Amino acid sequence: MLDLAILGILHESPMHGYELRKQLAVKIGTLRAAISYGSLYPTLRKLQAVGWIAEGDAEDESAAPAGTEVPPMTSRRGRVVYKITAEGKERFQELLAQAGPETFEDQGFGVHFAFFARTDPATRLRILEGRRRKVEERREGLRDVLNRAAERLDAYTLELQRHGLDAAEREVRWLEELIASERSGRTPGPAPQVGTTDMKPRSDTPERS
Amino acid sequence: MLDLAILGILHESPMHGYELRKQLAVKIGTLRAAISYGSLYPTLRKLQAVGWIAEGDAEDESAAPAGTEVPPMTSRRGRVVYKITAEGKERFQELLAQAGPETFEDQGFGVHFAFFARTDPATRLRILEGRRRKVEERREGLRDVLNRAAERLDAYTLELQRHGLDAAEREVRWLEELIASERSGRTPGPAPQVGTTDMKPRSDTPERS
DNA sequence: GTGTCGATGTATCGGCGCGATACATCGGCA
DNA sequence: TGCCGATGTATCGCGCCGATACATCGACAC
Repeated sequence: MLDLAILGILHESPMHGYELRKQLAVKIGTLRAAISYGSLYPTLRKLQAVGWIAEGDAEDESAAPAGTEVPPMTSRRGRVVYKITAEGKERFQELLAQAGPETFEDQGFGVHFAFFARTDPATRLRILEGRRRKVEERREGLRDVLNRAAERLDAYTLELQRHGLDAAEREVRWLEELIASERSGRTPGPAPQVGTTDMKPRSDTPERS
Repeated sequence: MLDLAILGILHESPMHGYELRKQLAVKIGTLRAAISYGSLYPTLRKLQAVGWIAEGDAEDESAAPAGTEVPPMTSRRGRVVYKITAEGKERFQELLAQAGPETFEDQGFGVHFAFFARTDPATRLRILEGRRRKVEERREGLRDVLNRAAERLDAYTLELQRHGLDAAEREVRWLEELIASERSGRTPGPAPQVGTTDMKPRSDTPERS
Protein backbone atom coordinates (compact mmCIF):
# COMPACT_ATOMS: atom_id res chain seq x y z
CA MET A 1 0.00 0.00 0.00
CA LEU A 2 2.73 2.41 0.97
CA ASP A 3 4.73 1.06 -1.91
CA LEU A 4 2.11 2.22 -4.34
CA ALA A 5 1.79 5.63 -2.75
CA ILE A 6 5.51 6.26 -2.64
CA LEU A 7 6.07 5.07 -6.17
CA GLY A 8 3.23 7.29 -7.30
CA ILE A 9 4.66 10.39 -5.74
CA LEU A 10 8.18 9.68 -6.93
CA HIS A 11 6.76 9.06 -10.36
CA GLU A 12 5.90 12.72 -10.54
CA SER A 13 9.27 13.95 -9.44
CA PRO A 14 12.35 12.85 -7.47
CA MET A 15 12.21 13.80 -3.86
CA HIS A 16 13.68 13.24 -0.44
CA GLY A 17 11.85 11.70 2.48
CA TYR A 18 10.69 14.73 4.32
CA GLU A 19 9.26 16.34 1.23
CA LEU A 20 7.78 13.05 0.13
CA ARG A 21 5.81 12.83 3.30
CA LYS A 22 4.36 16.30 2.83
CA GLN A 23 3.32 15.55 -0.73
CA LEU A 24 1.79 12.33 0.44
CA ALA A 25 -0.15 14.17 3.10
CA VAL A 26 -1.97 16.39 0.62
CA LYS A 27 -2.31 13.69 -2.01
CA ILE A 28 -3.81 10.93 0.05
CA GLY A 29 -4.30 12.68 3.38
CA THR A 30 -8.04 12.81 2.77
CA LEU A 31 -8.80 9.20 3.54
CA ARG A 32 -5.72 8.39 5.53
CA ALA A 33 -3.56 10.16 8.07
CA ALA A 34 -0.11 11.32 7.11
CA ILE A 35 2.41 8.55 6.74
CA SER A 36 4.65 8.14 9.73
CA TYR A 37 8.41 8.24 9.38
CA GLY A 38 8.44 4.94 11.11
CA SER A 39 6.82 3.60 7.97
CA LEU A 40 8.32 5.88 5.40
CA TYR A 41 12.03 5.32 5.84
CA PRO A 42 11.95 1.56 6.17
CA THR A 43 9.72 1.39 3.11
CA LEU A 44 12.08 3.60 1.17
CA ARG A 45 14.93 1.32 2.04
CA LYS A 46 12.92 -1.71 1.04
CA LEU A 47 11.97 -0.19 -2.30
CA GLN A 48 15.57 0.69 -2.90
CA ALA A 49 16.66 -2.84 -2.04
CA VAL A 50 14.35 -4.36 -4.63
CA GLY A 51 15.39 -1.76 -7.15
CA TRP A 52 12.17 0.13 -7.72
CA ILE A 53 13.65 3.38 -6.57
CA ALA A 54 17.21 4.61 -6.46
CA GLU A 55 19.15 7.37 -4.82
CA GLY A 56 19.37 10.24 -7.20
CA ASP A 57 22.46 12.26 -6.61
CA ALA A 58 21.22 15.49 -7.96
CA GLU A 59 19.86 18.70 -6.67
CA ASP A 60 20.13 19.91 -10.21
CA GLU A 61 16.81 18.38 -10.98
CA SER A 62 15.48 21.67 -9.80
CA ALA A 63 17.57 23.47 -12.36
CA ALA A 64 16.01 21.66 -15.28
CA PRO A 65 12.44 22.90 -15.21
CA ALA A 66 12.64 26.57 -15.76
CA GLY A 67 10.24 28.96 -14.21
CA THR A 68 10.55 27.34 -10.85
CA GLU A 69 11.75 29.93 -8.48
CA VAL A 70 12.57 27.28 -5.94
CA PRO A 71 10.57 28.26 -2.90
CA PRO A 72 12.38 28.93 0.37
CA MET A 73 13.51 25.49 1.30
CA THR A 74 15.32 22.95 -0.78
CA SER A 75 18.93 23.80 -0.56
CA ARG A 76 21.85 21.47 -0.60
CA ARG A 77 22.60 19.27 2.32
CA GLY A 78 23.14 15.65 3.09
CA ARG A 79 19.66 14.81 2.03
CA VAL A 80 18.90 11.64 0.19
CA VAL A 81 16.94 12.25 -2.97
CA TYR A 82 15.08 9.23 -4.28
CA LYS A 83 13.84 8.73 -7.78
CA ILE A 84 11.80 6.01 -9.35
CA THR A 85 13.54 3.52 -11.65
CA ALA A 86 12.26 2.05 -14.89
CA GLU A 87 11.45 -1.16 -13.09
CA GLY A 88 9.69 0.87 -10.44
CA LYS A 89 7.50 2.46 -13.08
CA GLU A 90 6.52 -0.95 -14.37
CA ARG A 91 5.75 -2.14 -10.89
CA PHE A 92 3.75 1.00 -10.25
CA GLN A 93 1.52 0.27 -13.21
CA GLU A 94 1.05 -3.28 -12.01
CA LEU A 95 0.08 -2.18 -8.55
CA LEU A 96 -2.30 0.37 -9.99
CA ALA A 97 -4.07 -2.21 -12.09
CA GLN A 98 -4.42 -4.97 -9.55
CA ALA A 99 -7.36 -4.42 -7.27
CA GLY A 100 -7.43 -6.78 -4.32
CA PRO A 101 -9.99 -6.65 -1.53
CA GLU A 102 -8.04 -4.07 0.40
CA THR A 103 -8.33 -1.79 -2.60
CA PHE A 104 -11.92 -1.13 -1.61
CA GLU A 105 -11.14 -0.40 1.99
CA ASP A 106 -10.95 3.23 3.04
CA GLN A 107 -7.24 3.65 2.89
CA GLY A 108 -6.58 1.46 -0.08
CA PHE A 109 -9.28 3.14 -2.09
CA GLY A 110 -7.96 6.56 -1.23
CA VAL A 111 -4.50 5.73 -2.48
CA HIS A 112 -5.74 4.17 -5.69
CA PHE A 113 -8.13 7.00 -6.36
CA ALA A 114 -5.43 9.58 -5.81
CA PHE A 115 -3.57 8.13 -8.78
CA PHE A 116 -6.57 7.67 -11.02
CA ALA A 117 -5.14 10.12 -13.50
CA ARG A 118 -2.51 7.50 -14.23
CA THR A 119 -4.91 4.56 -14.18
CA ASP A 120 -6.53 3.16 -17.27
CA PRO A 121 -10.29 3.72 -17.58
CA ALA A 122 -11.30 0.07 -17.22
CA THR A 123 -9.46 -0.25 -13.93
CA ARG A 124 -10.91 3.00 -12.70
CA LEU A 125 -14.39 1.71 -13.31
CA ARG A 126 -13.63 -1.60 -11.65
CA ILE A 127 -12.29 0.10 -8.54
CA LEU A 128 -15.13 2.57 -8.29
CA GLU A 129 -17.69 -0.20 -8.56
CA GLY A 130 -15.88 -2.35 -6.04
CA ARG A 131 -15.76 0.50 -3.64
CA ARG A 132 -19.41 1.24 -4.20
CA ARG A 133 -20.30 -2.33 -3.42
CA LYS A 134 -18.28 -2.17 -0.25
CA VAL A 135 -19.91 1.02 0.95
CA GLU A 136 -23.34 -0.28 0.00
CA GLU A 137 -22.81 -3.33 2.18
CA ARG A 138 -21.80 -1.14 5.03
CA ARG A 139 -24.83 1.05 4.44
CA GLU A 140 -27.15 -1.95 4.47
CA GLY A 141 -25.61 -3.18 7.67
CA LEU A 142 -26.23 0.15 9.35
CA ARG A 143 -29.80 0.26 8.06
CA ASP A 144 -30.46 -3.17 9.47
CA VAL A 145 -29.19 -2.14 12.86
CA LEU A 146 -31.26 1.01 12.84
CA ASN A 147 -34.40 -0.76 11.71
CA ARG A 148 -34.17 -3.95 13.62
CA ALA A 149 -32.25 -3.26 16.78
CA ALA A 150 -32.70 0.43 17.37
CA GLU A 151 -34.57 0.00 20.63
CA ARG A 152 -31.75 -2.04 22.07
CA LEU A 153 -29.20 0.72 21.69
CA ASP A 154 -28.71 3.84 23.72
CA ALA A 155 -29.20 7.24 22.17
CA TYR A 156 -25.53 7.97 21.58
CA THR A 157 -24.78 4.70 19.87
CA LEU A 158 -27.86 5.28 17.77
CA GLU A 159 -26.70 8.73 16.82
CA LEU A 160 -23.34 7.31 15.80
CA GLN A 161 -25.03 4.78 13.55
CA ARG A 162 -27.16 7.46 11.98
CA HIS A 163 -24.18 9.61 11.24
CA GLY A 164 -22.36 6.65 9.79
CA LEU A 165 -25.36 5.77 7.65
CA ASP A 166 -25.56 9.31 6.36
CA ALA A 167 -21.89 9.28 5.45
CA ALA A 168 -22.27 5.94 3.68
CA GLU A 169 -25.27 7.12 1.69
CA ARG A 170 -23.40 10.21 0.62
CA GLU A 171 -20.39 8.27 -0.47
CA VAL A 172 -22.52 5.93 -2.53
CA ARG A 173 -24.07 8.90 -4.26
CA TRP A 174 -20.67 10.39 -4.86
CA LEU A 175 -19.46 7.13 -6.33
CA GLU A 176 -22.54 6.90 -8.53
CA GLU A 177 -21.72 10.25 -10.03
CA LEU A 178 -18.14 9.30 -10.61
CA ILE A 179 -19.15 6.03 -12.23
CA ALA A 180 -21.64 7.75 -14.49
CA SER A 181 -18.96 10.23 -15.34
CA GLU A 182 -16.53 7.48 -16.22
CA ARG A 183 -19.02 5.66 -18.36
CA SER A 184 -19.94 8.73 -20.32
CA GLY A 185 -16.30 9.31 -21.01
CA ARG A 186 -16.18 12.72 -19.45
CA THR A 187 -13.73 12.13 -16.68
CA PRO A 188 -13.92 14.87 -14.10
CA GLY A 189 -11.75 17.50 -15.60
CA PRO A 190 -8.86 17.75 -17.96
CA ALA A 191 -7.84 14.11 -18.16
CA PRO A 192 -9.29 12.34 -21.17
CA GLN A 193 -6.68 9.61 -20.83
CA VAL A 194 -6.32 7.75 -24.03
CA GLY A 195 -3.50 5.39 -24.77
CA THR A 196 -2.40 2.66 -22.46
CA THR A 197 1.24 3.45 -22.15
CA ASP A 198 2.69 5.96 -19.81
CA MET A 199 0.00 8.50 -19.56
CA LYS A 200 0.93 11.40 -17.51
CA PRO A 201 -1.47 13.89 -16.06
CA ARG A 202 -0.88 17.57 -16.36
CA SER A 203 2.82 17.22 -15.93
CA ASP A 204 3.32 20.81 -16.90
CA THR A 205 3.41 21.75 -13.29
CA PRO A 206 6.93 21.72 -11.93
CA GLU A 207 5.79 20.21 -8.67
CA ARG A 208 8.46 21.76 -6.62
CA SER A 209 8.31 22.79 -3.01
CA MET B 1 -8.15 1.46 22.84
CA LEU B 2 -9.26 -2.12 22.48
CA ASP B 3 -9.09 -2.37 26.24
CA LEU B 4 -11.71 0.32 26.56
CA ALA B 5 -13.96 -1.20 23.93
CA ILE B 6 -13.81 -4.69 25.39
CA LEU B 7 -14.35 -3.51 28.93
CA GLY B 8 -17.29 -1.46 27.74
CA ILE B 9 -19.00 -4.39 26.07
CA LEU B 10 -18.33 -6.77 28.93
CA HIS B 11 -19.65 -4.11 31.27
CA GLU B 12 -23.05 -4.64 29.73
CA SER B 13 -23.00 -8.40 30.02
CA PRO B 14 -20.59 -11.34 30.25
CA MET B 15 -19.75 -12.84 26.93
CA HIS B 16 -17.39 -15.10 25.04
CA GLY B 17 -14.99 -13.95 22.34
CA TYR B 18 -16.98 -14.68 19.26
CA GLU B 19 -20.07 -12.95 20.54
CA LEU B 20 -17.98 -10.09 21.86
CA ARG B 21 -16.63 -9.39 18.44
CA LYS B 22 -20.10 -9.24 16.94
CA GLN B 23 -21.31 -6.84 19.58
CA LEU B 24 -18.23 -4.75 19.03
CA ALA B 25 -18.91 -4.65 15.32
CA VAL B 26 -22.31 -3.03 15.69
CA LYS B 27 -21.29 -0.85 18.60
CA ILE B 28 -18.17 0.73 17.19
CA GLY B 29 -18.20 -0.62 13.66
CA THR B 30 -19.24 2.74 12.31
CA LEU B 31 -15.90 4.47 12.58
CA ARG B 32 -13.73 1.40 12.69
CA ALA B 33 -13.67 -1.99 11.05
CA ALA B 34 -14.54 -5.06 13.06
CA ILE B 35 -11.88 -6.10 15.52
CA SER B 36 -9.71 -8.93 14.31
CA TYR B 37 -9.35 -12.10 16.32
CA GLY B 38 -5.66 -11.52 16.09
CA SER B 39 -6.23 -8.53 18.32
CA LEU B 40 -9.17 -9.75 20.32
CA TYR B 41 -7.86 -12.92 21.91
CA PRO B 42 -4.45 -11.61 22.92
CA THR B 43 -6.13 -8.55 24.40
CA LEU B 44 -8.56 -10.72 26.33
CA ARG B 45 -5.67 -12.65 27.77
CA LYS B 46 -3.87 -9.47 28.68
CA LEU B 47 -6.93 -8.04 30.40
CA GLN B 48 -7.35 -11.26 32.30
CA ALA B 49 -3.71 -11.22 33.34
CA VAL B 50 -4.02 -7.76 34.87
CA GLY B 51 -7.28 -8.72 36.52
CA TRP B 52 -9.75 -6.45 34.79
CA ILE B 53 -11.74 -9.32 33.43
CA ALA B 54 -12.15 -12.90 34.59
CA GLU B 55 -13.40 -16.15 33.19
CA GLY B 56 -16.98 -16.59 34.16
CA ASP B 57 -18.17 -20.10 34.93
CA ALA B 58 -19.92 -21.43 31.91
CA GLU B 59 -22.71 -23.06 33.87
CA ASP B 60 -24.79 -24.67 31.20
CA GLU B 61 -21.84 -26.57 29.86
CA SER B 62 -21.33 -28.15 33.26
CA ALA B 63 -24.79 -29.68 33.09
CA ALA B 64 -23.11 -32.88 32.12
CA PRO B 65 -21.20 -34.26 35.06
CA ALA B 66 -17.47 -34.12 35.26
CA GLY B 67 -17.17 -37.70 34.14
CA THR B 68 -16.02 -36.63 30.74
CA GLU B 69 -13.30 -39.05 29.97
CA VAL B 70 -14.34 -38.75 26.38
CA PRO B 71 -11.68 -36.35 25.09
CA PRO B 72 -8.73 -38.52 24.18
CA MET B 73 -5.70 -36.39 23.57
CA THR B 74 -6.99 -33.36 21.79
CA SER B 75 -7.68 -30.67 24.32
CA ARG B 76 -11.30 -29.99 23.73
CA ARG B 77 -11.90 -26.31 23.72
CA GLY B 78 -15.03 -25.04 25.30
CA ARG B 79 -16.29 -21.55 24.95
CA VAL B 80 -14.72 -19.22 27.46
CA VAL B 81 -17.09 -16.69 28.96
CA TYR B 82 -15.46 -13.51 30.21
CA LYS B 83 -16.90 -11.02 32.65
CA ILE B 84 -15.66 -7.70 33.90
CA THR B 85 -14.29 -7.50 37.43
CA ALA B 86 -14.79 -4.73 39.97
CA GLU B 87 -11.31 -3.49 39.25
CA GLY B 88 -12.11 -3.62 35.57
CA LYS B 89 -15.10 -1.38 36.10
CA GLU B 90 -12.95 1.15 37.87
CA ARG B 91 -10.42 1.05 35.10
CA PHE B 92 -13.19 1.41 32.55
CA GLN B 93 -14.35 4.63 34.15
CA GLU B 94 -10.79 5.92 34.21
CA LEU B 95 -10.26 5.14 30.55
CA LEU B 96 -13.56 6.77 29.69
CA ALA B 97 -12.63 9.98 31.46
CA GLN B 98 -9.09 10.40 30.21
CA ALA B 99 -9.00 11.94 26.77
CA GLY B 100 -5.57 11.87 25.18
CA PRO B 101 -4.80 13.05 21.66
CA GLU B 102 -5.80 9.73 20.12
CA THR B 103 -9.24 10.21 21.63
CA PHE B 104 -9.95 12.74 18.92
CA GLU B 105 -8.75 10.56 16.11
CA ASP B 106 -11.36 8.70 14.07
CA GLN B 107 -11.16 5.38 15.81
CA GLY B 108 -10.56 6.65 19.31
CA PHE B 109 -13.42 9.07 19.05
CA GLY B 110 -15.74 6.40 17.80
CA VAL B 111 -15.02 4.12 20.72
CA HIS B 112 -15.39 6.88 23.28
CA PHE B 113 -18.57 8.15 21.70
CA ALA B 114 -20.09 4.69 21.65
CA PHE B 115 -19.93 4.64 25.43
CA PHE B 116 -21.10 8.18 25.99
CA ALA B 117 -24.16 6.93 27.81
CA ARG B 118 -21.78 5.87 30.57
CA THR B 119 -19.63 8.99 30.42
CA ASP B 120 -20.14 11.99 32.64
CA PRO B 121 -21.42 15.14 30.94
CA ALA B 122 -18.27 17.20 31.44
CA THR B 123 -16.13 14.58 29.76
CA ARG B 124 -18.62 14.22 26.94
CA LEU B 125 -18.38 17.91 26.21
CA ARG B 126 -14.61 17.87 26.40
CA ILE B 127 -14.36 15.03 23.94
CA LEU B 128 -16.88 16.50 21.52
CA GLU B 129 -15.03 19.81 21.50
CA GLY B 130 -11.68 18.15 21.06
CA ARG B 131 -13.00 16.17 18.15
CA ARG B 132 -14.53 19.25 16.64
CA ARG B 133 -11.23 21.07 16.85
CA LYS B 134 -9.52 18.17 15.16
CA VAL B 135 -11.99 17.99 12.31
CA GLU B 136 -11.90 21.76 11.91
CA GLU B 137 -8.15 21.64 11.46
CA ARG B 138 -8.52 19.00 8.85
CA ARG B 139 -11.22 21.02 7.13
CA GLU B 140 -9.02 24.09 7.06
CA GLY B 141 -6.16 22.10 5.62
CA LEU B 142 -8.36 20.84 2.81
CA ARG B 143 -9.69 24.32 2.12
CA ASP B 144 -6.17 25.63 1.89
CA VAL B 145 -5.23 23.00 -0.63
CA LEU B 146 -8.32 23.64 -2.71
CA ASN B 147 -7.86 27.39 -2.65
CA ARG B 148 -4.16 27.67 -2.97
CA ALA B 149 -2.94 24.65 -4.86
CA ALA B 150 -5.91 23.48 -6.86
CA GLU B 151 -4.28 24.13 -10.19
CA ARG B 152 -1.35 21.90 -9.35
CA LEU B 153 -3.52 18.85 -8.79
CA ASP B 154 -5.20 16.59 -11.29
CA ALA B 155 -8.96 16.35 -11.48
CA TYR B 156 -9.24 13.12 -9.49
CA THR B 157 -7.09 14.26 -6.63
CA LEU B 158 -9.09 17.42 -6.58
CA GLU B 159 -12.34 15.51 -6.47
CA LEU B 160 -11.02 13.48 -3.55
CA GLN B 161 -10.17 16.65 -1.66
CA ARG B 162 -13.60 18.06 -2.32
CA HIS B 163 -15.30 14.96 -1.05
CA GLY B 164 -13.11 14.98 2.03
CA LEU B 165 -13.87 18.62 2.64
CA ASP B 166 -17.57 17.98 2.36
CA ALA B 167 -17.35 15.14 4.86
CA ALA B 168 -15.35 17.27 7.27
CA GLU B 169 -17.83 20.13 7.04
CA ARG B 170 -20.69 17.77 7.72
CA GLU B 171 -19.02 16.25 10.70
CA VAL B 172 -18.32 19.65 12.19
CA ARG B 173 -21.97 20.52 11.81
CA TRP B 174 -22.95 17.22 13.39
CA LEU B 175 -20.63 17.88 16.29
CA GLU B 176 -21.99 21.40 16.71
CA GLU B 177 -25.46 20.01 17.13
CA LEU B 178 -24.31 17.44 19.64
CA ILE B 179 -22.41 20.06 21.59
CA ALA B 180 -25.40 22.37 21.66
CA SER B 181 -27.49 19.45 22.76
CA GLU B 182 -25.10 18.65 25.56
CA ARG B 183 -24.99 22.21 26.78
CA SER B 184 -28.72 22.57 26.85
CA GLY B 185 -28.89 19.50 29.01
CA ARG B 186 -31.11 17.52 26.68
CA THR B 187 -28.81 14.66 25.97
CA PRO B 188 -30.11 12.61 23.10
CA GLY B 189 -32.12 9.95 24.78
CA PRO B 190 -32.54 7.95 27.93
CA ALA B 191 -29.32 8.78 29.67
CA PRO B 192 -29.88 12.05 31.47
CA GLN B 193 -27.12 11.33 33.97
CA VAL B 194 -28.73 13.45 36.63
CA GLY B 195 -27.42 11.50 39.54
CA THR B 196 -24.22 13.46 39.73
CA THR B 197 -24.66 15.68 42.73
CA ASP B 198 -22.05 18.25 41.96
CA MET B 199 -21.78 18.69 38.26
CA LYS B 200 -19.71 21.72 37.81
CA PRO B 201 -21.09 23.86 35.04
CA ARG B 202 -17.57 24.03 33.71
CA SER B 203 -17.52 27.40 32.06
CA ASP B 204 -15.78 26.23 29.02
CA THR B 205 -13.96 27.42 26.02
CA PRO B 206 -14.56 30.96 24.84
CA GLU B 207 -15.19 29.49 21.45
CA ARG B 208 -18.86 29.34 20.92
CA SER B 209 -20.87 28.55 17.91
C1' DG C 1 29.52 36.19 18.63
C1' DT C 2 26.49 33.13 20.84
C1' DG C 3 22.09 31.43 22.59
C1' DT C 4 18.29 28.99 21.59
C1' DC C 5 14.26 28.19 18.96
C1' DG C 6 11.51 26.36 15.27
C1' DA C 7 11.68 24.20 10.79
C1' DT C 8 14.05 20.85 8.12
C1' DG C 9 15.89 16.29 7.69
C1' DT C 10 17.13 11.16 8.61
C1' DA C 11 16.58 7.24 11.32
C1' DT C 12 15.12 3.53 14.90
C1' DC C 13 12.26 1.04 18.25
C1' DG C 14 8.34 -0.90 20.69
C1' DG C 15 4.06 -2.37 20.05
C1' DC C 16 -0.83 -2.32 18.40
C1' DG C 17 -3.88 -4.39 15.52
C1' DC C 18 -4.87 -6.75 10.93
C1' DG C 19 -5.32 -10.64 7.74
C1' DA C 20 -4.45 -15.29 6.96
C1' DT C 21 -4.52 -19.52 8.78
C1' DA C 22 -5.41 -23.69 11.61
C1' DC C 23 -8.27 -26.54 14.19
C1' DA C 24 -12.61 -28.12 16.36
C1' DT C 25 -17.74 -28.66 17.17
C1' DC C 26 -22.50 -28.47 15.68
C1' DG C 27 -26.85 -28.20 13.09
C1' DG C 28 -28.95 -28.61 8.76
C1' DC C 29 -30.08 -30.83 4.42
C1' DA C 30 -29.35 -33.56 0.46
C1' DT D 1 -23.85 -40.50 5.13
C1' DG D 2 -21.43 -36.96 3.90
C1' DC D 3 -20.81 -32.24 3.06
C1' DC D 4 -21.23 -27.43 4.31
C1' DG D 5 -21.60 -23.24 6.70
C1' DA D 6 -21.88 -21.07 11.22
C1' DT D 7 -19.83 -21.02 15.63
C1' DG D 8 -15.79 -20.88 18.41
C1' DT D 9 -10.70 -20.39 20.11
C1' DA D 10 -6.13 -19.46 18.98
C1' DT D 11 -1.45 -18.09 16.69
C1' DC D 12 1.86 -15.91 13.49
C1' DG D 13 3.87 -12.56 10.47
C1' DC D 14 4.12 -7.97 9.42
C1' DG D 15 2.44 -3.27 8.08
C1' DC D 16 2.17 0.81 10.05
C1' DC D 17 2.03 4.24 13.97
C1' DG D 18 3.79 7.25 17.68
C1' DA D 19 7.54 8.47 20.32
C1' DT D 20 12.01 9.45 20.32
C1' DA D 21 16.78 10.68 19.17
C1' DC D 22 19.97 13.32 16.57
C1' DA D 23 21.81 16.77 13.46
C1' DT D 24 21.76 21.09 10.60
C1' DC D 25 20.06 25.63 9.33
C1' DG D 26 18.09 30.37 9.31
C1' DA D 27 16.43 33.95 12.28
C1' DC D 28 15.95 36.96 15.89
C1' DA D 29 17.62 38.42 20.27
C1' DC D 30 21.13 40.02 23.49
